[in-house]
Amino acid sequence: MNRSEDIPAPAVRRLSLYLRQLETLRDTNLRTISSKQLGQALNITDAQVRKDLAYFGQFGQPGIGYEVDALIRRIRGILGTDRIWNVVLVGAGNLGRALASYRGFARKGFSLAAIVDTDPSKVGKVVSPDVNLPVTSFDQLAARVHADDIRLAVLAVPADVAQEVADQLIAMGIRGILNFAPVALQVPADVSVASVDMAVHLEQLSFNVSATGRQRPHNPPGMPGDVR
Amino acid sequence: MNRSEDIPAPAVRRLSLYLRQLETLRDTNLRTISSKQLGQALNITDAQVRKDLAYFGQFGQPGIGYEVDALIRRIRGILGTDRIWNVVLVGAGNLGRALASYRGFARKGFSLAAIVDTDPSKVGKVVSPDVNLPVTSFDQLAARVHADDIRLAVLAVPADVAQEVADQLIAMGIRGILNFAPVALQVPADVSVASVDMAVHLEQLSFNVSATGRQRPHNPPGMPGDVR
DNA sequence: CTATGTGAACAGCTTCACAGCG
DNA sequence: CGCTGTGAAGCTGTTCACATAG
Repeated sequence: MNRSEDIPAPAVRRLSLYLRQLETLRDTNLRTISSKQLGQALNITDAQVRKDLAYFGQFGQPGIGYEVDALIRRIRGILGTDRIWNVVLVGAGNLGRALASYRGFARKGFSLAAIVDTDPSKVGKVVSPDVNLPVTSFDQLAARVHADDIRLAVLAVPADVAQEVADQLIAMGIRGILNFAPVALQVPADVSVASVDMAVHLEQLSFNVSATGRQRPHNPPGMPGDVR
Repeated sequence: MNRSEDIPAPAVRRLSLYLRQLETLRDTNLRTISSKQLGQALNITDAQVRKDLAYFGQFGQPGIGYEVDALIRRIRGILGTDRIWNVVLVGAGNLGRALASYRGFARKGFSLAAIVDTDPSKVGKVVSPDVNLPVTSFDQLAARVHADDIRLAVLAVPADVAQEVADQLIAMGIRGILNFAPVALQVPADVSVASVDMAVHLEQLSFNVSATGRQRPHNPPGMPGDVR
């Protein structure tokens, strides 16, 4: 059928947004939604929404729109989150602990299967009150990765060790890394990386506000604005 | 000279990455760097690097490359981080507290000027050991925003109140929002939003790994891989 | 001879506009 | 009719390739 290679990356990103929106919408009365409605909630054109969904076959009803529940199931299937992904959290510092208590993990099809840290004083302890999962030592991780089929890692370690840790994770069999360290990871072609760097995001805002601004705070409108 | 409106958004994003890389590089011996070297560290072509920089004038030396220190200053100037931006952190929950202790704030030209939360039991307390800044009540924020010229906000509040809080921030004069809540914020055209949603990122990885995979963990190469 | 800056070619993504279906 | 699905057009961003500078 459809090989995922020829799906535009921006389209995949938007699928996640559609899904998030639909999940919110479902909790209301809505049974069906049009591309126009869905687009408006996300500042995306209706044509874009239809194109994105059409990459994966046709499941809208002309004259009606899309059935919300069915569309949710479909997008989950496309993204691969119709099954549970075991995830390892690497690094139990400030950020790591906050990420551990993120409630969206479970709700979205991800299961926090292990928390590891190299600091021996943390090993064995429960670092987040919300998660009754003790910190494991890094050495014991390889076994867990195989035993629990863990393919995704969230990397919340200091920048200066991020590449080294990533290399080890990949050697263990990790296939996707959500990187919170402010470095550009070098990984083989068969490993995916997504990066979150607060400084990078703040700099985008700084640039945009500088461009839009140059007038007293909160005055006339200026330009597109939304960064993503 | 150059109006920032006609600079591609992806180029601006890459400027942040160049800057990050250059700042790391400077701590080594490097005095000068070529577009090729800089690109290789970030998996970007040399032509792309030159195009991006050329949007803002010419400051490379043919045959030599770019002077690292000068380029750093130049990019900071472009991004607007050659001055200090006061930032308010809204929401002192798990994530908010972790973000508060983020050491990159100061290093990158941002200053955490206030931490606010609506929970009265948190007001007045120092929630992060690294930051001696007590939590302020939301009511007192408007005054602070004006007094300290705070234009940027980091939003770390629950999803169901994110839009409402964003509206209030904008009314106070906030011009850029780094949104950690899993919702699509609706903002006027003269306000910028950057969003970070861990679920969205994990879903991208899930999609990529599903596509690349379909073989036992850690085997042959497949496709591009890097998501950003 | 190395590396920049840049028009021109190319590729990829988005929008348009409309045929066709319920 | 309303709304989808989709070729075709349009636009934006990337890569090429080369003239030019040191």
